[in-house]
Amino acid sequence: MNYKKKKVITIGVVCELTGLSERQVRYYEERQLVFPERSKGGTRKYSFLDIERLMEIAEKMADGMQTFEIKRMDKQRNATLREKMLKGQINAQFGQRATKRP
Amino acid sequence: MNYKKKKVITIGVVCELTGLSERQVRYYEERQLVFPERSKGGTRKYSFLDIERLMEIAEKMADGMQTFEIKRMDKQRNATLREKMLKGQINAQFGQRATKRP
DNA sequence: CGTGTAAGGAATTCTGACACG
DNA sequence: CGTGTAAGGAATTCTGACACG
Repeated sequence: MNYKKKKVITIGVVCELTGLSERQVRYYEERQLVFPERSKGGTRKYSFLDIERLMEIAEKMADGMQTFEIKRMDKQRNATLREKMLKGQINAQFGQRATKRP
Repeated sequence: MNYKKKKVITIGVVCELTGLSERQVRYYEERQLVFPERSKGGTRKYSFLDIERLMEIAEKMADGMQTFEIKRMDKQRNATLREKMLKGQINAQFGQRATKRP
């Protein structure tokens, strides 16, 4: 759908754009911080969103954060987002019913 | 700047997304219809915009158009665009001067 | 823990050419 | 003209391991 989310970029280009080494990029995958797709042959494919993600990670690593901490922060962030979306849905439901009972 | 214009995609992925063969994609480059960048090693890098362009080309080829005709149409289209932009600039100039002489 | 590196192999891409039509 | 293909080589990527700290 969106260009930003399409996994089409090889690791070499990712390294150029992020300034990270291949070793680092693969390690962050091992630590479950990024999730590239694979070609049939097995080469990794990243999206622009993954690249942004990796630059965030690089920044946090530079600040002395450890991979597991970054992952923990992510889980927390996602949980918060889910919560907000849930509340949004509930409000939407109430809104619909209200308008349907004039 | 823009994701759509960044040349980061290898020919293999381009072929998957467009349905074209490598031979076709390279040939359209030879005929000056697309202009990929190159890595230091010499591998071609395409943008999403290039991919859209290639899909347009594929459509025109399927309609029986020849490469030189496609290129000619492009020249014409660009010339028209340049003309419009020029007119736009002229209008902008007049607009500015008009507001500066009350 | 996070990263560099040498090792060997596999996947990917490149060019120039011959073929068909 | 537009495309397929086999050929040989080069660039790119992959994994698992050892090293350092």
